[in-house]
Amino acid sequence: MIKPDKGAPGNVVSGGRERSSCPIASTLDIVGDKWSLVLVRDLLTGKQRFNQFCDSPEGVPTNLLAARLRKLEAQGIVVKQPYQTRPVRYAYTLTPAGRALLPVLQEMSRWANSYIEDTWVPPEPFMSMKAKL
Amino acid sequence: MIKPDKGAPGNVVSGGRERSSCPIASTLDIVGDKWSLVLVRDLLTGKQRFNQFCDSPEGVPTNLLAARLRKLEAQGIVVKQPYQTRPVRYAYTLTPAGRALLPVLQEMSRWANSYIEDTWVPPEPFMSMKAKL
DNA sequence: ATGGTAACTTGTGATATGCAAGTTACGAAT
DNA sequence: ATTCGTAACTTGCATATCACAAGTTACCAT
Repeated sequence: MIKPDKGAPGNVVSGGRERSSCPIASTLDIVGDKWSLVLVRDLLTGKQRFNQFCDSPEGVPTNLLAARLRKLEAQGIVVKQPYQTRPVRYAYTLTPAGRALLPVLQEMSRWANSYIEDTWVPPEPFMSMKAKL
Repeated sequence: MIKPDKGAPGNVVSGGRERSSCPIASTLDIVGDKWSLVLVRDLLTGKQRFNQFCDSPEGVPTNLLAARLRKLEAQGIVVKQPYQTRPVRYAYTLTPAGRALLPVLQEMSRWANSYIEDTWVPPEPFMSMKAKL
């Protein structure tokens, strides 16, 4: 028995509970929770390890952090690989699909800086950065 | 007693439960739930009335729809005004801050069309549209 | 009186989130 | 050999949010 091909390599997978095929609703079905895009932000700015994500000012609870990393990995947005053995420790990095979320985060930043008071202006490198796919 | 001015006109207000001043986290604190951006999408594409939002393919529950519209109004993203009396019926429209979310939705659409299979390509007018502020 | 429509509200169970504490596997220090 | 420290989690439990169905209100039309 051959499994049907679930999509081109590089594609992301939602788990079959999509609300519709609308690209906006579909994106939210994948990263539309309270923590996923905060983690993508951290990954885009160089963080790779569990404790580094914990240190971010938003203070994600560790159970949710573990759950989100697992989910993002299952969806093909993040990859987890060991950076040492004895004891095993893992580094998380973005896939091309994950890095491609950068423009979404840049537009959110622009919006927040225009309409929400006292939001930090991201460092210039972040705003001018282009995702390598 | 004079209420302190909570911000420049046109600014959005989050309710004081921000996780941080990061523009990304702050944006998510305001519209980072399962339904808000779907409603903004509908509003950007011309829908104005309660039942029109209900008709969208995602099928938002009516209690959540009412709650989200109330919250978006309180945050300054949506305005509610009666379009008739006897019986009173209301039309919802976006404020400038709400319309300014368009680029975020456009980038989400672009991302979904690239990385999620079988997502609808938005009508060209939506993708080339520029928000009037 | 009966039926229809728009815009909600209410009740209840399911799911997701938040907080604190505990666990595992190791290396290093005493 | 025991204790300490660290990274990366897991578990338990309380609270909050969500989903689904049904009911409500205020009208106009027949």
